[in-house]
Amino acid sequence: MVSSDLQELLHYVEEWGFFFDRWGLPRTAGRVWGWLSVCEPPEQSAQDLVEVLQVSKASISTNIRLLEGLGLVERASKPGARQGYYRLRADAFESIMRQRIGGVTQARVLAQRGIDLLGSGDPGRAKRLEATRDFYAFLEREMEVLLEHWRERRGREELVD
Amino acid sequence: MVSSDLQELLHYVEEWGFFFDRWGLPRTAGRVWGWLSVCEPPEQSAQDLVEVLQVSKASISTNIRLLEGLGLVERASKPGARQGYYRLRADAFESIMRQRIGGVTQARVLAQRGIDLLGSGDPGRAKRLEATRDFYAFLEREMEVLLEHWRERRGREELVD
DNA sequence: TCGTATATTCAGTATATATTGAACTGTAAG
DNA sequence: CTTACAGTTCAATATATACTGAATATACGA
Repeated sequence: MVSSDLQELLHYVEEWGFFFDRWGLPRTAGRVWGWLSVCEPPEQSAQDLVEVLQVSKASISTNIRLLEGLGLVERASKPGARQGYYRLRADAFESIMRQRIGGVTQARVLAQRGIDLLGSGDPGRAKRLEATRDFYAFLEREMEVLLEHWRERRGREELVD
Repeated sequence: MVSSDLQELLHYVEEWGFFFDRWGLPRTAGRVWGWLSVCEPPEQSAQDLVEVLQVSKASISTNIRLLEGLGLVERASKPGARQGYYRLRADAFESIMRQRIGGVTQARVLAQRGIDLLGSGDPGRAKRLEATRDFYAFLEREMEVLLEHWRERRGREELVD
């Protein structure tokens, strides 16, 4: 290892915390993601996370569950081991894409609801919302295609690994 | 207008507030965006926004500036009029795409920094971060393509309008 | 140049939410 | 069955940030 003592790693992990923060997710969720990205071994117990990240086990529990719900992290119970272990999911990025597509869908639906609300009485007034809906509909379709391309690519790479 | 009294509109506007909220942006910024999406005329003064949205002019000022910064809203000073007017930008969606691409770039850079930090001493350990970087690099490239397609599409539509 | 309307800034407050310690639940070993 | 530990839940706290009212700055018209 060239220059990655624990101090540096934790500082780096903190940056993932900030990144999640700007995304509207708890900072600690980002710290967990960050740590699980660099730790050795890749599987860590809740206790490990409590100790290295210096946060309460309550917060670890909550944020692990959040990350599980987002499809970014999974439980990996080692046979014979008392506690559970956690690690990044191999298909985490598909989940991230799905999250994003979901957000886009919500925006499209919201725009459509506005169009319906304005009704047909005042033609032209809904033009702005139609533009919004069209944009998100476009984005939604294209991101689905992107996700499919990513899946294909991952499939090819797995054969190589 | 079929069924869009002010009450219903404001409730709808509020939903944009929630939407922005989940995006990590101030709720009031979402309310302004929402109102500017449905109001008549499309240009509104800060005073208009204060009255209809029932928030302080300080908050309107702050959030208008935020939306300007994001490239979603623009000033439209009417000739001869004292106050400025605000409206949605026609190219707001390009800005939204740029924002998103920017976020993706940050993630890619952050992953790369982690790879550099781990160094070459422990081959295989950086595999997770490499996967992260590769995903975001993929997404970054593809979203640039998407943005270009959107621009082309908008260009064609403008000729029709 | 002065006066007035409009817009911004800022310190203080309110609000929302992430985090914590402690209590509780479930589970597996002894 | 009992004990010990992992994990969750919950009420209380800490923290961050959005919002407000008041003061200040800016620009425009008389």
